[in-house]
Amino acid sequence: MVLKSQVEWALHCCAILAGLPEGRYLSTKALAELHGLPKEYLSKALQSLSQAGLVHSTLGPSGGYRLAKQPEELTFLDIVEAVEGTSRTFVCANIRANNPCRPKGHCDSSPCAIARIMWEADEVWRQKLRDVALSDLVKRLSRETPRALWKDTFEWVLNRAG
Amino acid sequence: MVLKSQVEWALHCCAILAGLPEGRYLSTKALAELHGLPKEYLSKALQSLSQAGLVHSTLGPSGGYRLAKQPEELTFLDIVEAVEGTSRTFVCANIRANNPCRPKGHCDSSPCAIARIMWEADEVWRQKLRDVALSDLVKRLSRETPRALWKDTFEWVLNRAG
DNA sequence: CAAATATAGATATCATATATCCGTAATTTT
DNA sequence: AAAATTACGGATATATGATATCTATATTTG
Repeated sequence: MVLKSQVEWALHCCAILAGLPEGRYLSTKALAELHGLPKEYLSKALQSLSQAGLVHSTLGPSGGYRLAKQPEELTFLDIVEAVEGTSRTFVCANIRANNPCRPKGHCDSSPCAIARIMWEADEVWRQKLRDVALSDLVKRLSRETPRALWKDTFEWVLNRAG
Repeated sequence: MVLKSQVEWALHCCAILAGLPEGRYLSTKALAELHGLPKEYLSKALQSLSQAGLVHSTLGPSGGYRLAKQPEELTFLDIVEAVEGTSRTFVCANIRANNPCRPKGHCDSSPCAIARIMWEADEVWRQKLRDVALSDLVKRLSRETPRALWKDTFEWVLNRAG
């Protein structure tokens, strides 16, 4: 059970978009070059973010993406779920229903304890991701990235932003 | 990102084995019939449990599996990891290294904030699973299962246990 | 009008999950 | 001693999803 690589891509892209000045857009092409990713496939991840309403897109030359909300309003979970989907990581096939000892026509009123426990673990995972805002990520990244590199990167970005 | 169905199978099987009297064994065949699962494939899950040291197996007619520890000593995480593996659900490809602004030969001293945050979420998920013992599961299952069905099931099991 | 862009759909490739089959060694039952 | 039953490992097959590319279309900029 491994998360799609698109999750990592989307998080990095959002961190970059968070540093983009109001009203400017960054293209898929620029984001792909910056992270060394396949442009066409990265595009799918960005479309997921767009459909989830996390980013706003615009067409034409000088088009691309910008955040649709403030970095404080965007959580890790928003981004992860936009790409990975919102369904739970544990799927209950309700195999207890196959028990040959069961009376015919017996119907379960609620999911069994196994599913509930697995879903609770799923929920703490989501809650942990919900507790981190994109703005928190940007702070941490700016702190751990060498000053010069951080500055050069956003210069590079600004040169390509429409 | 979905957990293998084997995870659910392994949890149900362990719950059954927890109700088995000291020194008795239950075969793959019986466990497969009880849960309506493909015998050969379920066997792979049970082998994973065996290799992880969670269950003990014995050969020959009247052979099969029993728990290798007390239900209080076995956690959800033990069982999940035996089947699903212990590696993290987020794999960091370190795409920041592809940044064209990077000075040549630059080497990262530690994983970036994105990986650390994702791994923290992974850890709370694991911790939640670690907090539930197999004995807790059995208690909850016995409480939510109709008395008669519970009784019939273990009668059925005892009839097939070696 | 020409170039650049996001978007959607179709397709191809690869890895993994799911599933089955077989042979072997060990053990119990007959 | 023979036969039946079992766990186990390896090989193989199939289905599903992740990864990746390509094309066509509509939109916007210059």
